[in-house]
Amino acid sequence: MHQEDTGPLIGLPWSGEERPRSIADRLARAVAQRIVRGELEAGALLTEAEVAAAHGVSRTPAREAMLQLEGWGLVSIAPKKGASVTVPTARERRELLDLRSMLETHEVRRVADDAAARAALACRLREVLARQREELGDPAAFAMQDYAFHAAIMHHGGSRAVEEIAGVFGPRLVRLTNLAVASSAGRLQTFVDEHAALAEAVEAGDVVRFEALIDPHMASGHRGYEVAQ
Amino acid sequence: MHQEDTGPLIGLPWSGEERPRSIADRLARAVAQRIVRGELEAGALLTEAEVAAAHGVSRTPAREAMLQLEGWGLVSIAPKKGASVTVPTARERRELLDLRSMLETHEVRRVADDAAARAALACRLREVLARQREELGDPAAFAMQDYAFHAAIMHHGGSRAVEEIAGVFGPRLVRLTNLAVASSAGRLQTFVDEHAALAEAVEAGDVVRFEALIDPHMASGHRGYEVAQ
DNA sequence: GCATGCATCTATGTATACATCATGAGGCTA
DNA sequence: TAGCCTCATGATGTATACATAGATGCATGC
Repeated sequence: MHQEDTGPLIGLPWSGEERPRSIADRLARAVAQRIVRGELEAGALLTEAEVAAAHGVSRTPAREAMLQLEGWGLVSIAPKKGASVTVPTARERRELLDLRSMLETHEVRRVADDAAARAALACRLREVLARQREELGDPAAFAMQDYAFHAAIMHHGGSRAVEEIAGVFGPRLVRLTNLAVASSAGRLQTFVDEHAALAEAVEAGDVVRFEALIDPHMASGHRGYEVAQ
Repeated sequence: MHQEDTGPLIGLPWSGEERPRSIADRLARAVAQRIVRGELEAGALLTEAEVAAAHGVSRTPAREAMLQLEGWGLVSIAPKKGASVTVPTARERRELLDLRSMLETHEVRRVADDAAARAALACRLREVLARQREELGDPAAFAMQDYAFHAAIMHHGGSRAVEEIAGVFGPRLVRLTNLAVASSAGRLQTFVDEHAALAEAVEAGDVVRFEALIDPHMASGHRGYEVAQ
């Protein structure tokens, strides 16, 4: 009926109502989650045989899963050598957050002249915000709602192209968000407050204020953890 | 030494110096080119066995190639049913062109305050423009240089995230550009003129003018051919 | 002691065989 | 004749076997 739970999570291959369509799909989602949660550390080597054996299947779907993971930027495949979990770099963090900010600002600008659309988006953001407040005690769940907040803005226009972008960059953004949340245990309330301010700017249709808020929000949230150069 | 020919074509899997790393890669590029050039018409059914047989290889790399083609949005795979060449829709056209305009505008805004960067970008654009003028008689080559012009703007910042986006959307953008050029045989000089105007706006660092020029450029160029709803 | 070349090993890349599911033709029944 | 059931067919999804290229370690020669 109402798909309020799948909506905000646009871009994430897992945690969707639709069940995996194949073993390869299931493997890719499972490994992606482990990488994003940090259970598989950056730089770790993955072999098709290991992944296959760990799930009791053959190498064929495992190989497909590796290709999918490469598409999500979570592993790097060196031909004839092997695959390794990618290491988040300062550059990747900057570029991905910039890109997301650009997409969000673009959407806010698009709805700025339409009071009804602004209200609809703001309403949706407050829903996500409420869920985020409930998860202050669960870092992983909190990070998920944090991602959902930004995804809700990006995806509000319903563009399938944006949805595709989220499908490509979503997993890496969640990984970064998990890192940010894990290193800011005591400042999660700040994240919520900043989100609330962003929602207000959206509701007011104040693009300039939104732009002024979004960059510091990214900068402050993603400053407390170390990544490779 | 100077990679002036690979640079502007960022985002396209084929026509790169780097040769294919596997049979699967070679198949994906070959089929992608046939789709983009219109040799494989929209809606056509593709089977792994056909693709494999056409190139004298087994189904395994053919299957990988199909997955890659799906990632590029050139084919749509229905589980257990088959794959078909995607049909360009008015919505896809609008969304892809909007996205590219956004990325270009973002880059122009980024270099607006840096005279040296503006000059460098403008210089590069004029290089591509010169090549485009030489190809007025060859629609396919002209379309390639048209894409290269926009790619040069998008990618000027050197963002790998943008590069990834181009890698995903590039093939579909080239397909649209081919359609636009094919249906505007007598108006190609107009395209060149509009590109020249865009290059001037870039050199002047005039973001407002660039924004005012880019949307009509997209609209006029991509009006003359029909796509599905 | 150190560099070089070879053997071996591991993991990927590809080929082939089998399993599963969607589709459609054909016949049966009411 | 309309509707449904069955089965043949063809395609994908998966498993397994073989081919090939990097990597590692050791022996050999200097």
